[in-house]
Amino acid sequence: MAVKHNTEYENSHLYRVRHSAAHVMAEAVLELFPQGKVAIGPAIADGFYYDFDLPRALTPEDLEVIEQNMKKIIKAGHPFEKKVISAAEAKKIFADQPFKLELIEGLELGGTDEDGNPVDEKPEISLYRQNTFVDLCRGPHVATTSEINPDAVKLLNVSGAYWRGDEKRPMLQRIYGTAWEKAEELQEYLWKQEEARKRDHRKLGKELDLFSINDEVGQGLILWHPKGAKIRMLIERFWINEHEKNGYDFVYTPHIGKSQLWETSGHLGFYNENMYAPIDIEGTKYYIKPMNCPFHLYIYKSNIRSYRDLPIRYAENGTVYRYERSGVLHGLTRVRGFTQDDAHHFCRPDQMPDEIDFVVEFSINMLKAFGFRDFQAYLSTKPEKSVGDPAQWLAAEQALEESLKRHNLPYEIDQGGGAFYGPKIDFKVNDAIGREWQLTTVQFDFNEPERFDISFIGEDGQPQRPYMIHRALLGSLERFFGVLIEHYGGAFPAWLAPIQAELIPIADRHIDYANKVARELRLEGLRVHVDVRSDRMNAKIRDAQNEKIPYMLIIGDKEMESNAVSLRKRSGEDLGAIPVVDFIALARSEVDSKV
RNA sequence: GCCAACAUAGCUCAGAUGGUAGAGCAGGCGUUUCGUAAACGUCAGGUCAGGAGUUCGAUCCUCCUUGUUGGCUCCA
Repeated sequence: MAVKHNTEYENSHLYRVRHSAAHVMAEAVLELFPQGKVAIGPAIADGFYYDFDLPRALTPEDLEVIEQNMKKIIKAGHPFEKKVISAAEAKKIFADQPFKLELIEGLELGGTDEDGNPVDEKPEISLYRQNTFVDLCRGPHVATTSEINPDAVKLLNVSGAYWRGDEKRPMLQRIYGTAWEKAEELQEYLWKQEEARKRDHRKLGKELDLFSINDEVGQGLILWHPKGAKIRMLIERFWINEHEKNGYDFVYTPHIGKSQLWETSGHLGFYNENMYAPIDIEGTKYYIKPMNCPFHLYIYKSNIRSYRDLPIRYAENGTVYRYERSGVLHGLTRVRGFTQDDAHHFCRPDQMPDEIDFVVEFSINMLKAFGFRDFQAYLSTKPEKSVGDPAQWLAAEQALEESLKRHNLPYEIDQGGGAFYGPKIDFKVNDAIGREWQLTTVQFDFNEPERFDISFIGEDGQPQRPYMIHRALLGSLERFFGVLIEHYGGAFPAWLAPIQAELIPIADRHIDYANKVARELRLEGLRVHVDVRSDRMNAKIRDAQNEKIPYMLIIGDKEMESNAVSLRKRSGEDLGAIPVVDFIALARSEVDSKV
């Protein structure tokens, strides 16, 4: 698996610090386990890791000891010394380190580096030594361990990792750590982790009563509670409106299809390991759908299409089921049953560039509506093994790339990273605390039009093959919901909040008036709830605040007299008493502007 | 699926070298009717994830199963 490289980061001092910290950690681990075998230990996005084969499982207490050892080594200021040697020498030095021997052999052959990326020229073999630890390593490192700030290094956790990421190879223990230039940066990183924990959609999902996953129902299957379902409905409603405005036709398709369908589509061949076992119906096998496209293709095929009909855009929030290994399931973001906001475009080759532009723009507008401002695009091109005419591939790749350029989107190219059936663009969004999430995907398909033999009648009266594009903008409603929860930290903007206003009568004598106001607000299309409990106002405010309800309307004697409500926003802002009509105007404008 | 850790009331968590468990919040019932982040009292809630073993006795020890968490791998 090819790993993308970020050269700017790799040339930074921080990268060297982290890589060096990994070596120091390895030394500290070997101090504890002299017989331990070391694998690889690179710098990664926020820190570093090192993989070990050790006689026993590490405990959190071990991590503390290792961390203390590291600090001792760091403070001693050992220099990192590089030495270039021959493969034979290297093999002698690492005679009792089987993983290193394997790496050396790889280097000898000029095959792959430690990430598994192919290496063109035969690289030189170098060692780096600090104090007692010698590692086979390309470098670079800092000059001495004292360049690592002992107050800005922290070991985070231990986990299992396969040697070279291959599940058929031994399982090693991986220790993750983080390292920064300054202690404050470490604190900030840890704060951000803490913030991420607070925003965790699984935690908020429970606290805000949005969704649950039940053992008896099944892993990776989502139960949408009323409030979560309300938000989903609002998302879908908006989505449908936008699609309607943009020339999509809506379709609905079944959840299962005969095995023949999946033979034709090719899924039984190339997607089999993600599909569930078939159901036998009167001797015929049916499969639960892992994708919606074959059904959409048959809708296309149900009639003769003229070049004048194109482009055709079929949209469906289609629920699919895919087998995922139990260990990878995660809240809403990795599940076994999910609803894709799917669509398939069929267009003439000459329409293709415009169609791409259209999808790119539409995607961005959709994501922006949900408060995402920063995007990263990834363009994946033709892999070695692929179907379809290379000229078509090239045209599609160029159209994709040109569209990204036209829209001023920062993008990276993943050479050869496309599916075998076509190139694609993925969009990742950055959420409120800067994390990346993959949502949108736009994929060309040169495979299925062929397999289903779809066509349109051209100007010349001859059948031609249309281009087909799969796209999901939000990705799946489940994942998107999870990302949204984390993006907003559960404080949904008014247009998405399941309850927009909590009415808080101060005493029981205010309940009738509160109900009257509530009816008025509901007639205006606002989602409101009256807190009729006998708690004190303060308690009601606190609860509404914890529920992250955008508006709290306090109702007491003063408000009753003047047909008003006292508005408190969840930000804590107290706007005092305002006429009910003023609140309606304010709420509506905030809902409409989606803030 | 694999490695590791974890699983106690609706939620968040305590607990004992093995003698069948508690708190806060939530919930029920009373009392209170209050002006911008928690009124007071009272009651009810648990086969300590499920199963097997060791033991006079298991929620605690051992094994298995299921699930969760962090990773590996994969991806909407």
